[in-house]
Amino acid sequence: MGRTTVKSHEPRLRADALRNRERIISAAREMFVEQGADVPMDEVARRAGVGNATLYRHFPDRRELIHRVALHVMERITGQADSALTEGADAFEALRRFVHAAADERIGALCPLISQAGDTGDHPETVEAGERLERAINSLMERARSSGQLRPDIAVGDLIVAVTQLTRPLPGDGCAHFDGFVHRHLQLLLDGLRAPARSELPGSAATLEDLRQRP
Amino acid sequence: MGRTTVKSHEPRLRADALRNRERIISAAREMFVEQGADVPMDEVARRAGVGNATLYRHFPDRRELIHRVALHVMERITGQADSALTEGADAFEALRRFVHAAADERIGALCPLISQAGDTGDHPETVEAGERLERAINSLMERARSSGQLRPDIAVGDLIVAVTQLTRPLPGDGCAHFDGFVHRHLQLLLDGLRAPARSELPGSAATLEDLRQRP
Amino acid sequence: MGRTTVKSHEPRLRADALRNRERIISAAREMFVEQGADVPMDEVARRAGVGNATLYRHFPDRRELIHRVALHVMERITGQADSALTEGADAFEALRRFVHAAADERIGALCPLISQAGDTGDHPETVEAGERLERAINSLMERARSSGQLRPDIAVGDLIVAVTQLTRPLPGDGCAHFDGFVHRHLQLLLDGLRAPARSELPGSAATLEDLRQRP
Amino acid sequence: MGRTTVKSHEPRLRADALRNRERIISAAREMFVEQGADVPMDEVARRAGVGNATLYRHFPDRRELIHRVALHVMERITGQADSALTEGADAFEALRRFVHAAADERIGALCPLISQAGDTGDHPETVEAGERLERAINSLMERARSSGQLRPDIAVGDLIVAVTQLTRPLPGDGCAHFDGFVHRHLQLLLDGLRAPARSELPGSAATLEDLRQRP
DNA sequence: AATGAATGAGGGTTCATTCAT
DNA sequence: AATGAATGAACCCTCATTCAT
Repeated sequence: MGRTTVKSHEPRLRADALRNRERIISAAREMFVEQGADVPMDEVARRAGVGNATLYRHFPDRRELIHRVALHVMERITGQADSALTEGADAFEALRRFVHAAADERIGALCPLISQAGDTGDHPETVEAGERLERAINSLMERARSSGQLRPDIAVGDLIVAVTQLTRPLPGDGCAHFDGFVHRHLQLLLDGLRAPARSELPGSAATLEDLRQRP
Repeated sequence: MGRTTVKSHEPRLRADALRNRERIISAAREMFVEQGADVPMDEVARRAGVGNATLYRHFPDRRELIHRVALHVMERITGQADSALTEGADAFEALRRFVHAAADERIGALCPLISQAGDTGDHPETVEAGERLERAINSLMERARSSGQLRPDIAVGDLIVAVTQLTRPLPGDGCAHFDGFVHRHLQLLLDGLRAPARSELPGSAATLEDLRQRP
Repeated sequence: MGRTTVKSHEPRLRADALRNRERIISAAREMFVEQGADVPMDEVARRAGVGNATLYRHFPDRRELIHRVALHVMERITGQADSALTEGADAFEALRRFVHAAADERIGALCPLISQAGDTGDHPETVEAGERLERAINSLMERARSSGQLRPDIAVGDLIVAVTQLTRPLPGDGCAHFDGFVHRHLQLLLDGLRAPARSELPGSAATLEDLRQRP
Repeated sequence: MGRTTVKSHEPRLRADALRNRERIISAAREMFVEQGADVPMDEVARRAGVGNATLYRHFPDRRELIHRVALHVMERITGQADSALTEGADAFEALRRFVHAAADERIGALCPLISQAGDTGDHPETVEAGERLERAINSLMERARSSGQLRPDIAVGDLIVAVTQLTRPLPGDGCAHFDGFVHRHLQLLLDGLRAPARSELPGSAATLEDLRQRP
């Protein structure tokens, strides 16, 4: 119990193949964040230090690459949420830590995933990873909410989207030093999340599921 | 007397040409916000209902188009700031109104400008328009700050970037109903902006000028 | 006898229209020589100081413009040949003068005409002008030949093509100072034309008619 | 020992890639001569029997293609000059052979290079190849000059330009049978080059270097 | 008659993806 | 399994030509 079983029908990769795969995901994550999800595939390959065809062997097309990168990032962020939860700090402090950690984990890289829901967002693996992430964040939020530190009128979807938006890189390669601002803005957001709510919010709280819905 | 004076170096456009020009700017503004500054020019033309070459007649290249759209948006947002200021409401309420109005004016369309500063951001016209915008927002913020409603540790650049980020649509055409959330997030941000500050911000307050700096 | 009658079915042009027409031809002749026959039509119009549509009113398409420029040049060169003939100098000296004069009259502008024979070269007006030119040059050559100064194994076509080639501007805008060499090369050619022939020529003498033949 | 040494910074091309490269150069050489340096790149690719992107893989842009074709032609013509020199025939006869051979090697393809000197003519490789060519031709000319067969008032630049001009095909696809005349005109030129000079030349003798000079 | 504006087609170049080694 | 090479489709931009004023 506890560890999720992994479908084992995928032939075990040779050690070097596995290393290549990881390098590619890593390079892609950085480049998606820095330059957007439309970086030339050849550039990703070059940065990963492999031939372009190797990239395609691992990820048959760009959609698949985006998909895998998103899963990777979701898993890491879920991990961060779990850590924050178990480190037993003050409830809001845990939430705060998580938010900044999510930024550092490049939560912005989820963007293409979310936005191209129809393409990859429906994939069962994604749904599952999303649910795990949602549960983890929910626990964090719930604890903060019940301790009276988090305003009650927001839900997981709000947090994820707002944080994602605030941490998205600007298109183009400008504002490299812009990263410095991100944590300021996150902090402003966090201050806005504290109870008691200082205003009434328009609209209604959103779950991840809501985000995936087609209109 | 009676005739409107026109800067004489710009020969008056024919009525239809002017209409085309405006349509193009309008289409581009929407599309920059929706899809980023790298939308195919031909698509912009199609959406504006003109031939591609007409677009190029009005804006010799993409840089110029971005430039003009940004100027247009800056002017409109400056106008909104001025209105909010003169409508004499409560100081923070004025700021609040402005922020939501800026979202509706597609402040996100400034994004390509900011991010490609080196290309168009240095243009004197842009700098000037930026300064006007900055002054207008500054007045709004200053009033709110001195009335003790706005936390003192943020500057114009913070506001502009945070609002821009929060209002950017996700890439792709997903989440059409996502717009509904934007005003929620803005409101959260505004709550975070209120005095007294609920936490200390990392980094330091940014002016527009800071954003334009190359690292 | 003497003056060729001109077909008068073309409505007399208004004075300003005539001036425009002449300006256009003049501009086109220069630009064909300088930049080749594929200069942008709009540039020709600009250089002529008229709107582009005016150019098209006078010359419905590029072919027509080339055609008219060629006729104009042919006439002027025919004039030069006639002058050289009647100025009564030494026979070879007359030929020499003519060759250099033809260069100055931009005989190179005939190039597009010759090379696109199928398009405009068959036009009766062109044929006629070509024949007049040929007759004029022939007289010059004949005189030089019978005075024993010109080698007998060349014909009008040889001269025209060789001179045209030697005076053609290099494509692109390079070698502006290249014009300086042209008269050197023409002179070398002329020295090669003198009797007695210093070698036997391959191939056979060509008339203008031969040039117009399709293979 | 035994293995051919290769400049190691140019990774050896695969056999098929090398064949493609050569086909492209060959096609481009023909087409530059026939249609000028502004032939559509796609046409060059088609004639070479490769996809357009393959062309761009080998030659990143048109400038590079022109550059490489010019180098190729210069080398071949230099070879012809060397052969003519070593074949030990009569000095002027050697020059004569060389001139006709240069025509057959498409010396006209150098034209775009010369004319766009600023773009590619300054490249050290080009300069070097040009100097080798110049030296080779110079040897030929010097031998003919000192044997009293070549007039002394011309230099390498004169010869190259004059021959290039005379061998350029007319633009367009007209006058296919025109090639037949080229060797006539070259022969006329050669007769003009013989000593004793039959007239005084205007201007002054030009080296290749002069041709590269910007005004 | 003259003009500024509009347009579709075409050429240069890049890139995702497939193929051959 | 990994790679360099090849390819067609797409995009930016220009230009000849037509249209509306």
